[in-house]
Amino acid sequence: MPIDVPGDVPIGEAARVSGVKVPTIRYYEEIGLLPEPPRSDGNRRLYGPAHLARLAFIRHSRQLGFEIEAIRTLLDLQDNPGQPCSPADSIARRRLDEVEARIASLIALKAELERMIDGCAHGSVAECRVIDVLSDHGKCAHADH
Amino acid sequence: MPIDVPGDVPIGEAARVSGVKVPTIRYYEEIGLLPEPPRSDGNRRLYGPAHLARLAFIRHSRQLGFEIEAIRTLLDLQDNPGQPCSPADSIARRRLDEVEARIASLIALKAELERMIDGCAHGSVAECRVIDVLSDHGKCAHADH
DNA sequence: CCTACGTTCTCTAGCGACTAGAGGAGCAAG
DNA sequence: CTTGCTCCTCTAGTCGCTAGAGAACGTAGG
Repeated sequence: MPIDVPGDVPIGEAARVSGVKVPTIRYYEEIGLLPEPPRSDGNRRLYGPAHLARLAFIRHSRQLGFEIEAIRTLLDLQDNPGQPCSPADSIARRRLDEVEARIASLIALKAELERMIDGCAHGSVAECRVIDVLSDHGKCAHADH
Repeated sequence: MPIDVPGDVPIGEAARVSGVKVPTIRYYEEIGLLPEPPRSDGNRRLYGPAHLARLAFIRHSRQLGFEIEAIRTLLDLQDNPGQPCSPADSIARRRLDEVEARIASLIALKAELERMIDGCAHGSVAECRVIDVLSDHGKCAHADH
């Protein structure tokens, strides 16, 4: 008995299994991230396992915040597995740096927002700490912003 | 002796003191966030202290990550100081929630990226942990992504 | 066979928040 | 009076999608 390998599926099904929306799949094809799949007699796209795997790769990469161009490079690497993986490595490392920087700045932001909100007496706008702090950056505990 | 209150300054100077780029200032005017300033004889924009204060408010709000529409509301509130400040409060609170959610998801992301990078043996793509994890979400320590 | 409905097709335009560049005019210093 | 900077308006581009129009296909029921 043959295992239930997914045969060729139409775009809606590809969207369902990959979690990528239909127009987004078409968009990925348009920008050359996903190769053009074969078409049915009625001109519908039919995705096989290889396409679905690639789509999953793209989706996962996007979830990790990699940019399209970075993903393009990563996919190229995946297609040529003999090459050294240092480019992949450095792309991931760069992304990690970004994420760390972003976390740090968001934590500072969070502190600033909390200070604003906690200081607010919930009266009129005239005494509102939120508006007050926004108008005068000097009232910030100078987060890096 | 008069204090050195900034007189009317051209857009370049406004950009310098506010830290908002020239085209961005014009953009804020275009979308009605910053009122149209008076013009010089030669049709140049001239910003007075009120404009500069508003610009600083906008810039600070953007740095804290508020959306343009939220800033529009905040500016309206600032213009009508008699109103209750609860709308400002809730805008800030919503932003805080977003920031907290974002921090949490970025921390999970960071862990995932670190795992990928640490696991990479720096050999060829064929054994690259980075590419490997990207192709198979199952290899993630299932962060919420 | 006809109809109804869901899916897919292509195409264009829009989102947010800018950013870049063209082509021209004003303005201050040498 | 020329040089070089700033400023003007305008259009178009960025990123990663998202929305919608209008038409064709495909399938299930009657």
